[in-house]
Amino acid sequence: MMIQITLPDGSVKEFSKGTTPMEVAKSISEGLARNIISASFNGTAVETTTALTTDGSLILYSWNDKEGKKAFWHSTSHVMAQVLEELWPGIKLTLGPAIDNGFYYDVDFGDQKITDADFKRVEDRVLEISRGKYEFSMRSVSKADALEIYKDNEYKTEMISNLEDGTITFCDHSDFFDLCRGGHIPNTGIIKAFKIMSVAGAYWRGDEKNKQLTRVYGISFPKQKELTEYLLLIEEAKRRDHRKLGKELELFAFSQRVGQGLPLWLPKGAALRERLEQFLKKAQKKAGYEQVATPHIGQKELYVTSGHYEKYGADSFQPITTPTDGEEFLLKPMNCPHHCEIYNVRPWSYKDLPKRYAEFGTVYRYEQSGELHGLTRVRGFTQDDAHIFCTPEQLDEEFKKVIDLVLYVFGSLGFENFTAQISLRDKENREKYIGSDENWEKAENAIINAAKDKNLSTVIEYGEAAFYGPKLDFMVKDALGRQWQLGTIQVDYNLPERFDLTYKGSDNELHRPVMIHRAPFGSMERFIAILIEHTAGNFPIWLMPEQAIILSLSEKYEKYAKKVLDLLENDEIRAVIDNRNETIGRKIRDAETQKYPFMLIVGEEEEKNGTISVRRHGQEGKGNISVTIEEFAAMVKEEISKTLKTFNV
RNA sequence: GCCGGUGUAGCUCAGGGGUAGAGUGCUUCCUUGGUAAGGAAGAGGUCACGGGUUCAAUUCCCGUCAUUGGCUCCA
Repeated sequence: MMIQITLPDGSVKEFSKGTTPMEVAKSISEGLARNIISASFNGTAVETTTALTTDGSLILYSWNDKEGKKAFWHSTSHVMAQVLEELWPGIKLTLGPAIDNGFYYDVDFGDQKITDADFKRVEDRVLEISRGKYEFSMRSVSKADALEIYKDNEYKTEMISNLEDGTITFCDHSDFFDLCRGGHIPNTGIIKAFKIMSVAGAYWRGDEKNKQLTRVYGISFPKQKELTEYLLLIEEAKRRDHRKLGKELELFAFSQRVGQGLPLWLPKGAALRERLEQFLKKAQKKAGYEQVATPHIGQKELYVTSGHYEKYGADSFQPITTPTDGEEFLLKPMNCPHHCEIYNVRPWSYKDLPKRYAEFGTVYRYEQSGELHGLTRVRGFTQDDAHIFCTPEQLDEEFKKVIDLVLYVFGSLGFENFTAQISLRDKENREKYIGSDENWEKAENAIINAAKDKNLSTVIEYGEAAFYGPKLDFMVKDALGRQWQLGTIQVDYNLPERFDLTYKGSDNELHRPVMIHRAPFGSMERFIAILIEHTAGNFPIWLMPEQAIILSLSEKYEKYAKKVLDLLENDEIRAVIDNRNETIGRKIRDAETQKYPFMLIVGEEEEKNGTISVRRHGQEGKGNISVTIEEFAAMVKEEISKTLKTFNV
């Protein structure tokens, strides 16, 4: 079977079936590839060919290309918009872009409403229209005409007003048209599967002060099977959800009586946390940090001095009422002011710097209820915080050292797919920030240079900086692809100013130190949440709350099991015994679901030989080994040394 | 905080205007086992909470709380 493509000069080229559209495009000269005006296809190739640009020329993309999917999904959003207008007359359409997984359309439903119960008929109607194989075609419209056409739609009017006359295009299909920049599939016929995923509120232009629109999320595919697979993939990802695994593995819990967003750490979760803390403390000690400890509350005055009180307002703080007069305390939402006061306890010489104060500090922030999310967004959490006070000359080097530490932490825990995000000021909106332009620029340059020096692949986000300084954030995705900030490093010239921090320089004058805020985990809660989702609960052995479970074959071997446990404890292997009156099959099954890395089976034979039968998690019954406890301990130690490297400064 | 969804046994969930079910877990008894579920009996629920409609509400309506998918926010 051949694919025929008509080129702009009228000539027709043929390609054999199986040639991907990208290969076709590349085999034609580079210039021509972007200017193909029409194409006819045979067989399945049609289903994988996409994308119509604004000028009406066809660019060939396969379904597997990001751009191809975008065109496909964006086109589906047009059909969905058509159906929404049909079923809810009088609604106002705004924007309907493709996103990473599917697309959405923001709609002003006015007094009308769409709920889950409506999804089915929207889906059916979209597919019905799709089967009509309506072509998508672009046309130019003058600004005046466009404004007239959309005179009742203030959103489209606003968009059109921001466009230059002559650049305004509409896209037609069937009897529907929409203001559109382009990027479509040839016709609706290749949309074979479509589903509305959810509806949500979304503010016009992303601004809370604007009207809230209804955002309808959808996804579509060229084959029904792909939709089914996609939905399965989501189900699969949900199995790794830290909230689900946290409950199943008994790591943490929430209690309505304690309060929302206030996690309770169960014994196993607390053990995991403790391992992580010890791991970081060890590395930090090597890197010259000193542990400090500060109270959970501070006087309001402290946060007025730091500037946080003014910036975030009284509502973001959780107050403590005291019976005494004149004293107003707040639960601390960050540790920096306390650490500044530690620095301020005595005068310092440049020879003493840098000072690096570390603390696993628990902080409380009154997050809005709708923002709370499992362990990733809570109201009380523990930061692996530290503040480095150094001379301006030391800043670059100190910053790089912190990057090394973060990379060590991420590397040890298998986080490879992170994004290093440099968060800078929004230069249009300077009143959001405190501090002089000069200091901001110094700080921003220090971060950019350090990231470059360490060869981090970075993205720069303007307007994402903290109000007192720019940041380098390490972003990692959860099981469902939502991005979270874990590690963070921030440069701050402002708090040293506000707290009047000084050191004596070699010139015998007082100077202002620079401050680095940093937290490699970010917060214990969020880090563990993401770790759970990445490992599906199968943590590295060194981190496992319980590394092995001893399964006695029957009650007769209880004594031997206890002896094995004692020996393992001597070797610092964390183990528990399952002595329940259950069959060995049942015990293995339960141990597998609880994700114990090692199952140690003891029965008559083992007791006689002084051995254990070792079964690994996720491994079939075959291939188990019978070893002595010393051999097992050596095996575990070797495996730990492979995954847990020491931090070298 | 805002827009949707959800809330039934410890857990996972079914049901439905006439005060409740399954599987699993739990307790007890039997069974004493060889690499992913041995058998039996029993206990467990103000159907999130507060109003309203109704002869009657766990079921329908409204509100609150919690939770969930988004938006906004994130020191």
